[in-house]
Amino acid sequence: MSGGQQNSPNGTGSRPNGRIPEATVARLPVYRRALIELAEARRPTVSSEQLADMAGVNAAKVRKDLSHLGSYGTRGVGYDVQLLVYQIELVLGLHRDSPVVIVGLGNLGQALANYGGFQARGFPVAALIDAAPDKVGRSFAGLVVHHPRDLAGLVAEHQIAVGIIATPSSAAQLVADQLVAAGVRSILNFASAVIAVPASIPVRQVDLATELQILSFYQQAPLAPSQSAAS
Amino acid sequence: MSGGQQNSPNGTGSRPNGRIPEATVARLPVYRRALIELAEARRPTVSSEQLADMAGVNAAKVRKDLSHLGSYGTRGVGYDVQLLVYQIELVLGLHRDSPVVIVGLGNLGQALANYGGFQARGFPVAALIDAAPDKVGRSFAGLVVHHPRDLAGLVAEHQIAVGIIATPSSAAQLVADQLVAAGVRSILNFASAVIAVPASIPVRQVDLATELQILSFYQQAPLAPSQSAAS
DNA sequence: TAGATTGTTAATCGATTAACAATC
DNA sequence: TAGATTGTTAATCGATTAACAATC
Repeated sequence: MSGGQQNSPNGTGSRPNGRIPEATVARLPVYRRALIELAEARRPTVSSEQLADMAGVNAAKVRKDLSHLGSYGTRGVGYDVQLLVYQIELVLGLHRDSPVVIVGLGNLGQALANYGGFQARGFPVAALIDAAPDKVGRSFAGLVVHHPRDLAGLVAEHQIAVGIIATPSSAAQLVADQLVAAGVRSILNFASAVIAVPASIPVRQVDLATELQILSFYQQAPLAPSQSAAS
Repeated sequence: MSGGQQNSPNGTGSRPNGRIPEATVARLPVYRRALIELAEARRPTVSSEQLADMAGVNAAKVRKDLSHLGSYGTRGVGYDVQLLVYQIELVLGLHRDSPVVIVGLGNLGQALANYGGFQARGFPVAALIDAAPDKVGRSFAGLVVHHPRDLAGLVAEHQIAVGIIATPSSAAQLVADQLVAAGVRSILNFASAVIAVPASIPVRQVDLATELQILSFYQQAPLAPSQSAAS
Protein backbone atom coordinates (compact mmCIF):
# COMPACT_ATOMS: atom_id res chain seq x y z
CA MET A 1 0.00 0.00 0.00
CA SER A 2 2.69 2.46 -0.73
CA GLY A 3 3.14 4.50 -3.82
CA GLY A 4 1.63 7.73 -4.96
CA GLN A 5 -0.69 8.19 -7.85
CA GLN A 6 -2.26 10.84 -9.90
CA ASN A 7 -4.95 11.22 -12.49
CA SER A 8 -4.38 11.05 -16.14
CA PRO A 9 -5.61 14.06 -18.08
CA ASN A 10 -8.81 12.29 -19.01
CA GLY A 11 -11.60 14.40 -20.42
CA THR A 12 -12.94 17.22 -18.28
CA GLY A 13 -10.71 19.11 -15.96
CA SER A 14 -13.22 20.20 -13.35
CA ARG A 15 -11.49 18.14 -10.72
CA PRO A 16 -10.14 20.44 -8.01
CA ASN A 17 -6.94 18.52 -7.55
CA GLY A 18 -5.48 15.79 -9.70
CA ARG A 19 -4.88 13.35 -6.90
CA ILE A 20 -7.50 11.00 -5.51
CA PRO A 21 -6.68 9.21 -2.23
CA GLU A 22 -6.19 5.47 -2.44
CA ALA A 23 -8.97 4.77 0.05
CA THR A 24 -11.35 6.87 -2.03
CA VAL A 25 -10.47 5.08 -5.26
CA ALA A 26 -11.25 1.77 -3.58
CA ARG A 27 -14.73 3.01 -2.63
CA LEU A 28 -15.71 4.56 -5.96
CA PRO A 29 -16.73 1.18 -7.45
CA VAL A 30 -19.03 0.62 -4.48
CA TYR A 31 -20.69 4.01 -4.93
CA ARG A 32 -21.00 3.32 -8.63
CA ARG A 33 -22.84 0.07 -8.02
CA ALA A 34 -25.27 1.78 -5.66
CA LEU A 35 -25.80 4.64 -8.10
CA ILE A 36 -26.55 2.28 -10.95
CA GLU A 37 -29.15 0.62 -8.78
CA LEU A 38 -30.69 4.04 -8.12
CA ALA A 39 -30.59 4.91 -11.82
CA GLU A 40 -32.43 1.70 -12.64
CA ALA A 41 -35.07 2.70 -10.11
CA ARG A 42 -35.37 6.05 -11.90
CA ARG A 43 -34.19 8.05 -8.92
CA PRO A 44 -32.91 11.38 -10.27
CA THR A 45 -30.94 12.42 -7.18
CA VAL A 46 -29.50 10.92 -4.04
CA SER A 47 -28.27 12.43 -0.78
CA SER A 48 -24.92 11.58 0.77
CA GLU A 49 -26.90 10.01 3.60
CA GLN A 50 -28.79 7.62 1.30
CA LEU A 51 -25.72 6.75 -0.71
CA ALA A 52 -23.78 6.15 2.49
CA ASP A 53 -26.42 3.70 3.70
CA MET A 54 -26.28 1.79 0.44
CA ALA A 55 -22.50 1.67 0.44
CA GLY A 56 -22.13 0.76 4.08
CA VAL A 57 -20.16 3.86 5.05
CA ASN A 58 -21.05 7.18 6.69
CA ALA A 59 -22.28 10.32 4.99
CA ALA A 60 -19.22 12.41 5.80
CA LYS A 61 -17.03 9.90 4.00
CA VAL A 62 -19.28 9.94 0.94
CA ARG A 63 -19.16 13.73 0.72
CA LYS A 64 -15.43 13.82 1.26
CA ASP A 65 -14.84 11.10 -1.33
CA LEU A 66 -17.09 12.72 -3.93
CA SER A 67 -15.52 16.12 -3.35
CA HIS A 68 -12.33 14.68 -4.84
CA LEU A 69 -14.11 14.24 -8.16
CA GLY A 70 -15.37 17.79 -8.27
CA SER A 71 -18.62 19.47 -7.27
CA TYR A 72 -21.44 17.42 -8.70
CA GLY A 73 -23.92 17.85 -5.89
CA THR A 74 -26.50 20.56 -5.25
CA ARG A 75 -26.89 21.89 -1.72
CA GLY A 76 -30.32 21.17 -0.32
CA VAL A 77 -30.99 18.62 -3.08
CA GLY A 78 -28.28 15.99 -3.33
CA TYR A 79 -26.27 14.47 -6.15
CA ASP A 80 -27.49 13.91 -9.71
CA VAL A 81 -27.41 10.12 -10.00
CA GLN A 82 -26.69 9.89 -13.72
CA LEU A 83 -24.06 12.59 -13.69
CA LEU A 84 -22.28 11.00 -10.77
CA VAL A 85 -22.17 7.59 -12.44
CA TYR A 86 -20.71 9.24 -15.50
CA GLN A 87 -18.05 11.10 -13.54
CA ILE A 88 -17.03 8.05 -11.51
CA GLU A 89 -16.71 5.98 -14.67
CA LEU A 90 -14.64 8.71 -16.24
CA VAL A 91 -12.27 8.86 -13.29
CA LEU A 92 -11.96 5.09 -13.06
CA GLY A 93 -11.30 4.83 -16.77
CA LEU A 94 -14.38 2.71 -17.44
CA HIS A 95 -15.35 4.60 -20.57
CA ARG A 96 -13.47 2.04 -22.64
CA ASP A 97 -13.22 -1.74 -22.45
CA SER A 98 -10.21 -3.34 -20.79
CA PRO A 99 -9.77 -6.84 -22.21
CA VAL A 100 -8.33 -9.43 -19.83
CA VAL A 101 -6.35 -12.63 -20.18
CA ILE A 102 -6.80 -15.47 -17.71
CA VAL A 103 -3.68 -17.52 -17.02
CA GLY A 104 -4.29 -20.89 -15.43
CA LEU A 105 -7.43 -22.89 -16.09
CA GLY A 106 -7.85 -24.97 -12.99
CA ASN A 107 -11.05 -24.78 -10.97
CA LEU A 108 -10.79 -21.06 -10.36
CA GLY A 109 -9.63 -20.13 -13.86
CA GLN A 110 -12.49 -22.08 -15.40
CA ALA A 111 -14.99 -20.42 -13.09
CA LEU A 112 -13.61 -17.02 -14.02
CA ALA A 113 -13.71 -17.85 -17.72
CA ASN A 114 -17.33 -18.92 -17.43
CA TYR A 115 -18.33 -15.95 -15.31
CA GLY A 116 -20.38 -13.76 -17.61
CA GLY A 117 -19.97 -10.68 -15.46
CA PHE A 118 -16.62 -9.69 -16.96
CA GLN A 119 -18.00 -8.93 -20.38
CA ALA A 120 -20.94 -7.04 -18.93
CA ARG A 121 -18.69 -4.87 -16.77
CA GLY A 122 -16.30 -3.81 -19.50
CA PHE A 123 -13.60 -6.39 -18.89
CA PRO A 124 -14.13 -8.94 -21.68
CA VAL A 125 -12.11 -12.14 -21.44
CA ALA A 126 -10.05 -12.03 -24.63
CA ALA A 127 -7.69 -14.95 -24.13
CA LEU A 128 -6.98 -18.04 -22.01
CA ILE A 129 -3.51 -19.38 -21.23
CA ASP A 130 -2.32 -22.58 -19.60
CA ALA A 131 0.99 -24.43 -19.84
CA ALA A 132 -0.39 -27.93 -19.29
CA PRO A 133 -0.55 -30.01 -22.49
CA ASP A 134 -3.94 -31.42 -21.48
CA LYS A 135 -5.35 -27.89 -21.23
CA VAL A 136 -3.90 -26.30 -24.36
CA GLY A 137 -6.40 -26.59 -27.21
CA ARG A 138 -9.41 -27.14 -24.99
CA SER A 139 -12.17 -24.55 -24.93
CA PHE A 140 -13.89 -22.77 -22.07
CA ALA A 141 -16.73 -20.35 -22.60
CA GLY A 142 -16.04 -20.38 -26.31
CA LEU A 143 -12.36 -19.52 -26.04
CA VAL A 144 -9.48 -21.84 -26.90
CA VAL A 145 -6.69 -22.25 -24.35
CA HIS A 146 -3.31 -21.14 -25.68
CA HIS A 147 0.22 -22.01 -24.68
CA PRO A 148 2.17 -19.33 -22.76
CA ARG A 149 4.38 -18.85 -25.81
CA ASP A 150 1.44 -17.16 -27.53
CA LEU A 151 0.91 -14.69 -24.70
CA ALA A 152 2.67 -11.64 -26.16
CA GLY A 153 0.97 -12.09 -29.50
CA LEU A 154 -2.47 -12.34 -27.94
CA VAL A 155 -1.92 -9.31 -25.71
CA ALA A 156 -0.92 -7.24 -28.71
CA GLU A 157 -3.67 -8.57 -30.93
CA HIS A 158 -6.52 -8.04 -28.47
CA GLN A 159 -5.02 -5.04 -26.72
CA ILE A 160 -5.25 -6.88 -23.45
CA ALA A 161 -4.86 -4.56 -20.46
CA VAL A 162 -5.26 -6.88 -17.47
CA GLY A 163 -3.57 -10.19 -16.68
CA ILE A 164 -5.40 -12.46 -14.25
CA ILE A 165 -3.22 -15.03 -12.50
CA ALA A 166 -5.20 -18.13 -11.52
CA THR A 167 -2.32 -20.60 -11.37
CA PRO A 168 -0.87 -22.43 -8.36
CA SER A 169 1.22 -20.10 -6.16
CA SER A 170 4.40 -21.80 -7.28
CA ALA A 171 3.94 -20.48 -10.81
CA ALA A 172 2.74 -16.99 -9.90
CA GLN A 173 6.02 -15.10 -10.18
CA LEU A 174 6.92 -16.72 -13.50
CA VAL A 175 3.50 -15.93 -14.91
CA ALA A 176 3.73 -12.37 -13.60
CA ASP A 177 7.05 -11.94 -15.39
CA GLN A 178 5.54 -13.30 -18.59
CA LEU A 179 2.52 -11.03 -18.32
CA VAL A 180 4.69 -7.97 -17.80
CA ALA A 181 6.94 -8.94 -20.70
CA ALA A 182 3.88 -9.48 -22.86
CA GLY A 183 2.75 -5.94 -22.15
CA VAL A 184 -0.25 -6.10 -19.84
CA ARG A 185 -0.76 -2.91 -17.88
CA SER A 186 -2.08 -4.34 -14.62
CA ILE A 187 -2.37 -7.66 -12.80
CA LEU A 188 -5.04 -9.30 -10.66
CA ASN A 189 -3.39 -12.08 -8.69
CA PHE A 190 -5.46 -14.91 -7.22
CA ALA A 191 -2.44 -17.01 -6.32
CA SER A 192 -1.37 -17.14 -2.68
CA ALA A 193 1.97 -15.54 -3.38
CA VAL A 194 3.40 -12.05 -3.30
CA ILE A 195 4.63 -11.17 -6.75
CA ALA A 196 7.25 -8.62 -7.70
CA VAL A 197 6.57 -6.43 -10.73
CA PRO A 198 7.79 -3.06 -11.98
CA ALA A 199 6.37 -0.11 -10.04
CA SER A 200 4.46 1.02 -13.11
CA ILE A 201 2.25 -2.09 -13.05
CA PRO A 202 -0.52 -1.98 -10.46
CA VAL A 203 -1.24 -5.31 -8.78
CA ARG A 204 -4.25 -6.33 -6.76
CA GLN A 205 -3.99 -9.47 -4.72
CA VAL A 206 -7.09 -11.50 -3.93
CA ASP A 207 -6.22 -14.28 -1.56
CA LEU A 208 -8.81 -16.65 -0.16
CA ALA A 209 -6.54 -18.04 2.52
CA THR A 210 -5.63 -14.57 3.76
CA GLU A 211 -9.26 -13.53 3.95
CA LEU A 212 -10.24 -16.61 5.91
CA GLN A 213 -7.37 -16.10 8.32
CA ILE A 214 -8.34 -12.49 8.92
CA LEU A 215 -11.89 -13.64 9.65
CA SER A 216 -10.50 -16.24 11.99
CA PHE A 217 -8.80 -13.50 14.00
CA TYR A 218 -11.85 -11.29 14.30
CA GLN A 219 -14.36 -14.01 14.97
CA GLN A 220 -12.48 -14.96 18.11
CA ALA A 221 -12.38 -11.33 19.20
CA PRO A 222 -15.20 -9.44 20.92
CA LEU A 223 -15.61 -6.71 18.33
CA ALA A 224 -15.51 -7.15 14.59
CA PRO A 225 -14.44 -4.52 12.09
CA SER A 226 -17.32 -3.89 9.75
CA GLN A 227 -17.33 -4.70 6.07
CA SER A 228 -13.68 -4.81 5.13
CA ALA A 229 -13.13 -4.86 1.43
CA ALA A 230 -10.36 -5.88 -0.82
CA SER A 231 -7.93 -3.03 -0.32
CA MET B 1 -13.04 -0.41 8.23
CA SER B 2 -14.34 0.85 11.52
CA GLY B 3 -14.64 -1.04 14.73
CA GLY B 4 -12.27 -1.89 17.45
CA GLN B 5 -11.03 -5.28 18.35
CA GLN B 6 -9.14 -7.08 20.97
CA ASN B 7 -7.58 -10.43 21.53
CA SER B 8 -9.27 -13.29 23.15
CA PRO B 9 -7.42 -14.73 26.12
CA ASN B 10 -5.88 -17.44 24.00
CA GLY B 11 -3.02 -19.37 25.46
CA THR B 12 0.10 -17.46 26.44
CA GLY B 13 -0.10 -13.97 27.75
CA SER B 14 3.25 -12.62 26.67
CA ARG B 15 1.66 -10.13 24.34
CA PRO B 16 2.48 -6.59 25.48
CA ASN B 17 -0.93 -5.17 24.69
CA GLY B 18 -4.14 -6.97 23.83
CA ARG B 19 -4.91 -4.96 20.72
CA ILE B 20 -3.42 -5.63 17.31
CA PRO B 21 -3.90 -2.97 14.60
CA GLU B 22 -6.18 -3.90 11.72
CA ALA B 23 -3.45 -3.33 9.15
CA THR B 24 -1.14 -5.64 11.07
CA VAL B 25 -3.74 -8.40 11.29
CA ALA B 26 -4.16 -8.25 7.52
CA ARG B 27 -0.42 -8.79 7.03
CA LEU B 28 0.06 -11.62 9.49
CA PRO B 29 -1.20 -14.26 7.00
CA VAL B 30 1.36 -13.01 4.49
CA TYR B 31 4.20 -13.27 6.99
CA ARG B 32 2.95 -16.71 7.97
CA ARG B 33 3.09 -17.94 4.39
CA ALA B 34 6.65 -16.68 3.98
CA LEU B 35 7.68 -18.21 7.30
CA ILE B 36 6.24 -21.60 6.35
CA GLU B 37 8.28 -21.46 3.17
CA LEU B 38 11.39 -20.73 5.25
CA ALA B 39 10.55 -23.55 7.65
CA GLU B 40 10.26 -25.97 4.73
CA ALA B 41 13.70 -24.84 3.61
CA ARG B 42 14.99 -25.61 7.12
CA ARG B 43 15.95 -22.03 7.85
CA PRO B 44 16.04 -21.67 11.65
CA THR B 45 15.90 -17.87 11.76
CA VAL B 46 14.99 -14.94 9.58
CA SER B 47 15.75 -11.22 9.79
CA SER B 48 13.10 -8.54 9.45
CA GLU B 49 14.87 -7.54 6.25
CA GLN B 50 14.53 -10.99 4.66
CA LEU B 51 10.96 -11.44 5.80
CA ALA B 52 10.10 -7.99 4.49
CA ASP B 53 11.47 -8.89 1.07
CA MET B 54 9.40 -12.04 0.95
CA ALA B 55 6.25 -10.27 2.07
CA GLY B 56 6.67 -7.28 -0.21
CA VAL B 57 6.85 -4.71 2.59
CA ASN B 58 9.70 -2.90 4.36
CA ALA B 59 11.65 -4.09 7.36
CA ALA B 60 10.42 -1.39 9.71
CA LYS B 61 6.86 -2.51 9.12
CA VAL B 62 7.74 -6.13 9.79
CA ARG B 63 9.39 -5.27 13.10
CA LYS B 64 6.54 -3.01 14.13
CA ASP B 65 3.96 -5.62 13.20
CA LEU B 66 5.74 -8.43 14.99
CA SER B 67 6.28 -6.31 18.07
CA HIS B 68 2.52 -6.40 18.55
CA LEU B 69 2.70 -10.16 19.08
CA GLY B 70 5.42 -9.92 21.70
CA SER B 71 9.18 -10.20 21.63
CA TYR B 72 10.04 -13.29 19.65
CA GLY B 73 13.17 -12.02 17.97
CA THR B 74 16.77 -12.00 19.13
CA ARG B 75 18.84 -8.89 18.56
CA GLY B 76 21.74 -9.55 16.27
CA VAL B 77 20.20 -12.84 15.14
CA GLY B 78 16.65 -12.44 13.89
CA TYR B 79 13.39 -14.24 14.51
CA ASP B 80 12.98 -17.94 15.23
CA VAL B 81 11.02 -19.15 12.22
CA GLN B 82 9.14 -21.98 13.91
CA LEU B 83 8.29 -19.99 16.99
CA LEU B 84 6.99 -17.10 14.93
CA VAL B 85 4.74 -19.35 12.84
CA TYR B 86 3.38 -20.79 16.06
CA GLN B 87 2.71 -17.38 17.58
CA ILE B 88 1.06 -16.00 14.46
CA GLU B 89 -1.20 -19.04 14.24
CA LEU B 90 -2.08 -18.65 17.90
CA VAL B 91 -3.00 -14.99 17.45
CA LEU B 92 -5.00 -15.65 14.29
CA GLY B 93 -6.85 -18.51 15.93
CA LEU B 94 -5.56 -21.09 13.47
CA HIS B 95 -4.85 -23.68 16.15
CA ARG B 96 -8.26 -25.19 15.53
CA ASP B 97 -10.21 -25.91 12.35
CA SER B 98 -12.93 -23.50 11.24
CA PRO B 99 -15.42 -25.42 9.10
CA VAL B 100 -17.09 -23.42 6.34
CA VAL B 101 -20.36 -23.61 4.44
CA ILE B 102 -20.57 -22.52 0.81
CA VAL B 103 -23.88 -20.98 -0.23
CA GLY B 104 -24.51 -20.84 -3.95
CA LEU B 105 -23.10 -23.45 -6.33
CA GLY B 106 -22.78 -21.60 -9.58
CA ASN B 107 -19.42 -21.38 -11.33
CA LEU B 108 -17.65 -19.76 -8.41
CA GLY B 109 -19.27 -21.87 -5.71
CA GLN B 110 -18.34 -25.05 -7.56
CA ALA B 111 -14.77 -23.87 -7.99
CA LEU B 112 -14.56 -23.09 -4.29
CA ALA B 113 -16.05 -26.48 -3.39
CA ASN B 114 -13.50 -28.24 -5.56
CA TYR B 115 -10.61 -26.15 -4.33
CA GLY B 116 -8.60 -28.48 -2.13
CA GLY B 117 -6.77 -25.68 -0.37
CA PHE B 118 -9.52 -25.04 2.17
CA GLN B 119 -9.12 -28.37 3.89
CA ALA B 120 -5.35 -28.08 3.90
CA ARG B 121 -5.46 -24.61 5.46
CA GLY B 122 -7.77 -25.47 8.33
CA PHE B 123 -11.03 -24.35 6.77
CA PRO B 124 -12.69 -27.63 5.71
CA VAL B 125 -15.81 -27.30 3.58
CA ALA B 126 -18.44 -28.96 5.76
CA ALA B 127 -21.61 -28.17 3.84
CA LEU B 128 -23.01 -26.88 0.55
CA ILE B 129 -26.26 -24.94 0.17
CA ASP B 130 -28.26 -23.85 -2.86
CA ALA B 131 -31.92 -22.95 -3.24
CA ALA B 132 -32.30 -24.08 -6.85
CA PRO B 133 -34.19 -27.40 -7.19
CA ASP B 134 -31.77 -28.55 -9.90
CA LYS B 135 -28.83 -28.09 -7.52
CA VAL B 136 -30.24 -29.59 -4.32
CA GLY B 137 -29.24 -33.24 -4.09
CA ARG B 138 -26.32 -32.98 -6.49
CA SER B 139 -22.82 -33.56 -5.25
CA PHE B 140 -19.65 -31.52 -5.58
CA ALA B 141 -16.32 -32.67 -4.24
CA GLY B 142 -18.06 -35.45 -2.37
CA LEU B 143 -20.60 -33.24 -0.62
CA VAL B 144 -24.34 -33.19 -1.24
CA VAL B 145 -26.00 -29.84 -1.85
CA HIS B 146 -28.66 -29.02 0.76
CA HIS B 147 -31.64 -26.73 0.70
CA PRO B 148 -31.34 -23.47 2.70
CA ARG B 149 -33.87 -24.82 5.18
CA ASP B 150 -31.22 -27.24 6.42
CA LEU B 151 -28.68 -24.48 7.05
CA ALA B 152 -29.14 -24.02 10.80
CA GLY B 153 -29.03 -27.76 11.41
CA LEU B 154 -25.83 -28.18 9.39
CA VAL B 155 -24.13 -25.24 11.10
CA ALA B 156 -24.90 -26.72 14.50
CA GLU B 157 -23.98 -30.26 13.50
CA HIS B 158 -20.62 -29.41 11.93
CA GLN B 159 -19.85 -26.43 14.15
CA ILE B 160 -19.52 -24.28 11.06
CA ALA B 161 -17.78 -20.99 11.77
CA VAL B 162 -17.63 -19.29 8.38
CA GLY B 163 -20.34 -18.70 5.79
CA ILE B 164 -19.18 -18.15 2.22
CA ILE B 165 -21.63 -16.32 -0.02
CA ALA B 166 -21.20 -17.28 -3.68
CA THR B 167 -24.69 -16.43 -4.90
CA PRO B 168 -25.81 -13.71 -7.30
CA SER B 169 -25.70 -10.25 -5.67
CA SER B 170 -29.48 -10.10 -5.59
CA ALA B 171 -29.57 -12.94 -3.06
CA ALA B 172 -26.63 -11.82 -0.93
CA GLN B 173 -28.50 -9.98 1.83
CA LEU B 174 -31.06 -12.76 2.24
CA VAL B 175 -28.32 -15.36 2.43
CA ALA B 176 -26.38 -13.21 4.90
CA ASP B 177 -29.46 -13.01 7.12
CA GLN B 178 -29.90 -16.78 6.93
CA LEU B 179 -26.25 -17.38 7.75
CA VAL B 180 -26.38 -15.10 10.77
CA ALA B 181 -29.62 -16.70 11.96
CA ALA B 182 -28.05 -20.12 11.51
CA GLY B 183 -25.21 -19.13 13.80
CA VAL B 184 -22.10 -18.68 11.67
CA ARG B 185 -19.52 -16.44 13.32
CA SER B 186 -18.12 -14.72 10.23
CA ILE B 187 -18.88 -14.20 6.55
CA LEU B 188 -16.82 -14.13 3.37
CA ASN B 189 -18.88 -12.42 0.69
CA PHE B 190 -18.09 -12.95 -2.99
CA ALA B 191 -21.28 -11.30 -4.19
CA SER B 192 -21.06 -7.76 -5.58
CA ALA B 193 -23.24 -6.33 -2.87
CA VAL B 194 -22.71 -4.66 0.45
CA ILE B 195 -24.39 -6.74 3.13
CA ALA B 196 -25.61 -5.58 6.53
CA VAL B 197 -24.96 -7.87 9.48
CA PRO B 198 -24.75 -7.43 13.26
CA ALA B 199 -21.55 -5.70 14.41
CA SER B 200 -20.41 -8.89 16.11
CA ILE B 201 -20.08 -10.74 12.80
CA PRO B 202 -16.93 -9.87 10.83
CA VAL B 203 -17.43 -9.68 7.07
CA ARG B 204 -14.81 -9.70 4.35
CA GLN B 205 -15.88 -8.70 0.90
CA VAL B 206 -14.07 -10.07 -2.14
CA ASP B 207 -15.34 -8.38 -5.24
CA LEU B 208 -13.93 -9.07 -8.68
CA ALA B 209 -15.59 -6.12 -10.31
CA THR B 210 -14.28 -3.73 -7.69
CA GLU B 211 -10.75 -5.04 -8.04
CA LEU B 212 -10.79 -4.67 -11.80
CA GLN B 213 -12.13 -1.15 -11.54
CA ILE B 214 -9.42 -0.16 -9.08
CA LEU B 215 -6.84 -1.56 -11.50
CA SER B 216 -8.47 0.39 -14.28
CA PHE B 217 -7.90 3.60 -12.34
CA TYR B 218 -4.26 2.98 -11.58
CA GLN B 219 -3.29 1.60 -14.96
CA GLN B 220 -4.27 4.89 -16.55
CA ALA B 221 -2.28 6.80 -13.95
CA PRO B 222 1.48 7.39 -14.01
CA LEU B 223 2.28 5.72 -10.69
CA ALA B 224 0.78 2.52 -9.40
CA PRO B 225 0.37 1.66 -5.72
CA SER B 226 2.25 -1.52 -5.07
CA GLN B 227 0.65 -4.78 -4.13
CA SER B 228 -2.69 -3.83 -2.66
CA ALA B 229 -4.42 -6.69 -0.96
CA ALA B 230 -7.96 -7.56 -0.08
CA SER B 231 -8.45 -5.66 3.14
C1' DT C 1 34.91 -6.63 21.51
C1' DA C 2 32.68 -5.69 16.85
C1' DG C 3 28.91 -6.53 13.98
C1' DA C 4 24.23 -7.47 13.40
C1' DT C 5 19.66 -6.81 14.22
C1' DT C 6 15.76 -6.16 17.23
C1' DG C 7 12.24 -3.36 19.67
C1' DT C 8 10.77 1.22 20.46
C1' DT C 9 10.41 6.10 19.99
C1' DA C 10 9.05 10.05 17.61
C1' DA C 11 8.02 12.29 13.34
C1' DT C 12 5.22 12.16 9.44
C1' DC C 13 1.67 10.98 6.59
C1' DG C 14 -2.92 9.71 5.14
C1' DA C 15 -7.72 8.67 6.37
C1' DT C 16 -11.72 9.45 9.11
C1' DT C 17 -15.01 12.13 11.33
C1' DA C 18 -17.76 15.90 13.23
C1' DA C 19 -19.14 20.31 12.69
C1' DC C 20 -20.84 24.08 10.21
C1' DA C 21 -20.90 27.88 6.92
C1' DA C 22 -22.46 28.18 2.29
C1' DT C 23 -26.22 27.83 -0.57
C1' DC C 24 -29.84 25.56 -3.14
C1' DT D 1 -38.08 32.57 4.23
C1' DA D 2 -37.25 27.84 6.31
C1' DG D 3 -35.47 23.39 5.59
C1' DA D 4 -32.28 20.47 3.53
C1' DT D 5 -27.96 19.16 2.22
C1' DT D 6 -23.49 19.99 0.18
C1' DG D 7 -18.50 21.10 0.31
C1' DT D 8 -14.86 22.26 3.33
C1' DT D 9 -12.38 22.96 7.51
C1' DA D 10 -10.12 21.36 11.43
C1' DA D 11 -9.56 17.89 14.89
C1' DT D 12 -8.57 13.26 15.63
C1' DC D 13 -7.13 8.87 14.79
C1' DG D 14 -4.43 5.13 12.92
C1' DA D 15 -0.61 3.59 9.97
C1' DT D 16 3.92 4.19 8.15
C1' DT D 17 8.61 5.20 8.37
C1' DA D 18 13.25 6.47 9.83
C1' DA D 19 16.33 6.49 13.33
C1' DC D 20 18.73 4.57 17.04
C1' DA D 21 19.54 2.79 21.67
C1' DA D 22 19.45 -1.76 23.48
C1' DT D 23 21.45 -6.05 23.27
C1' DC D 24 22.51 -10.52 21.36
